[in-house]
Amino acid sequence: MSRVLRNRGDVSATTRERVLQAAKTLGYVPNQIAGSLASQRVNLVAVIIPSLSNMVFPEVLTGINQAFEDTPLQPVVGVTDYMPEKEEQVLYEMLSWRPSGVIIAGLEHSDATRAMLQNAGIPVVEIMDTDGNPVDAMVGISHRRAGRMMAAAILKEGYTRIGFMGTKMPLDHRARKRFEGLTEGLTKEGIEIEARDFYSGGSALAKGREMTQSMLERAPDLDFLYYSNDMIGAGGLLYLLDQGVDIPGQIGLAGFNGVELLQGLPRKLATMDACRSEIGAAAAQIILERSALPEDADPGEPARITLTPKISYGETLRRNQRG
Amino acid sequence: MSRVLRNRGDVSATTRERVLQAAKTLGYVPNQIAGSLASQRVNLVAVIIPSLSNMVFPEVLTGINQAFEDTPLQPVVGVTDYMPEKEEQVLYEMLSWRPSGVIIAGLEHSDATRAMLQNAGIPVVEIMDTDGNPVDAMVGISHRRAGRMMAAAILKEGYTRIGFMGTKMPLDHRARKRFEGLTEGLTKEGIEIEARDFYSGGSALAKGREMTQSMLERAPDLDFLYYSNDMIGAGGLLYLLDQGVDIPGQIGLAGFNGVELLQGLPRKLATMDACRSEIGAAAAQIILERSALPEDADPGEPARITLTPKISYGETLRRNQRG
DNA sequence: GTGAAAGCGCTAACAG
DNA sequence: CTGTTAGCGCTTTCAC
Repeated sequence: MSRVLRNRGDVSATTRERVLQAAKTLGYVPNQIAGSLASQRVNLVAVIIPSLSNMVFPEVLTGINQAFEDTPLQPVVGVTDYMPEKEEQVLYEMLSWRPSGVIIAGLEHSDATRAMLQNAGIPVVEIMDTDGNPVDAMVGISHRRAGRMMAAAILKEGYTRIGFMGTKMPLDHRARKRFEGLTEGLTKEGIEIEARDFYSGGSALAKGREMTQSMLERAPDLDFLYYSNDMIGAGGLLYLLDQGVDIPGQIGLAGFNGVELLQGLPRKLATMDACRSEIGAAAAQIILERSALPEDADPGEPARITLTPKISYGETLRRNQRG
Repeated sequence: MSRVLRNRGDVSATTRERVLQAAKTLGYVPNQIAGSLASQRVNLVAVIIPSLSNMVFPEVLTGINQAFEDTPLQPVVGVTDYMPEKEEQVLYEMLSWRPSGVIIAGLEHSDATRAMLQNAGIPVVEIMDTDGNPVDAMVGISHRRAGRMMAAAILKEGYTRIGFMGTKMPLDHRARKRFEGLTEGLTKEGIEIEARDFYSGGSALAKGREMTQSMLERAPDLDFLYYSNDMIGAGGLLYLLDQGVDIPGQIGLAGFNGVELLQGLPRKLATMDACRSEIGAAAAQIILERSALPEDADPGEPARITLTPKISYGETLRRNQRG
């Protein structure tokens, strides 16, 4: 009897014991499919991210996992490879399981995707980015602002001839926004980026080396290099140290993400923390709260959480004073 | 009419058109829960791994994802944090969705877990490791053999005073087996490991630095350091280069995994490829083939695939001849 | 407190 | 080719 297994409703101790015993000896595992169909409730949460090969997303997943620990909810992950059509398809498939909520990376989606999110009738949290209009709830950082903050810090330290390196990914909107923010912040002070370079594929660390070398050959006067992620930044750092360049005196460096890796580099790379696991945890929390609400309750204003990334100066961005 | 949407059975073009039109205008998304309950078939594959914060597992997932691309099957990931009880619980929850198959890391499971796997009546592939008895199919490498191979290579290059560093994780059976294999391979030639050290938590790169330093303070005569993963190996390498140590002349180094990162280090660390995405792809393939079989067909002998990791000598293991 | 019965939204099998 | 119908294994509700 199902009342026992879900220990719900009025059941006498004797009956419970008897049923539990039978269940164990039979090796009974309840069928959630039938259960969910009958109860019109599914304890699954769709999580849609662009990639797994960038440590950023696994870290977000870890935050989500932790928040769902000891709750009935369970994340189900879909990967889009930064492709809008794939995002659409993955979302469609996930929605056909009628999940309790959706956590999806980014604010840029195809019309069809937005329509599905809007009509699904379940809580939707768009994560990582807050520069744009969410369908429902939102948790992230402003990448544009992150770029501007970095621009300000760079200028404040007295660097003026700035180069940028990043991934060649028109669909990585967050990287694009950071670049735009940087440009904006520099332009405001009358400074233009002097060189830029984009890569695709390969080992990020190795690419960082190569790109740094070729950029400095083209533009030897640069005094600051901003990398769109810490991995290529680390590559650049290792290359420059090999070359005996004075860092941060002659050239300053900064990356983005605050990956744990940086702690072990010969010199600590300046970076900004993207608040990855916090974002995951907060998004999960929103779904949790929303799905605890009674079916017909007014969910109120959807949550819009903007976290503020902090600059970590490390040892590659302080030209003026050390420390 | 469901025949149209699954484009199955005999339907005239006119009817199909009519139904498709209606579906689109209504924004209809089929309910897989009802569908799966009725058809007794679920296109989900449970994938159970210990962790997401070690790039190894996301890479296996990528292999699985790719193999399932353009098939009806979809992986659902569960994370155990290397805890047997959690593995048991995650598996139980996944089985209650009646997946088409299970891909699970490792061969060591609690009795309850093994029982569930055995009784589930679906294909089970145990991955990553082949030193042990699988419940059903198996794809991986022999970590014990990997350890022995590394021992042989180290001795062949003339190193004799060997130190080992790894994670303090009694439940990481694969790391343990590599260590055992190494010890075994050395002992056979009358060599004992002279120092060993285990860490837990923190940035692997930084830990590699610290452990290397403290080990060499304790045992300055060591001429080879074997690291249980590439990340701490990279940390050790960076530390030793800082110290001006002659590598691989004075001290040789090797890690394990073949992570892409290594390409960008100042000197290429010797390592062994754990065949991560191949393992994922092969495991997915096995599930795919098995679930294409008719319900009552004899599946035959379960697949047992042992991949052979290759040593990559890099630039830190050739004492005798370079290249 | 307990048993019985009516669906949940599909699929599969069958009758037209 | 097309319409109809009986379940799939649960949850929920309603009698007892």
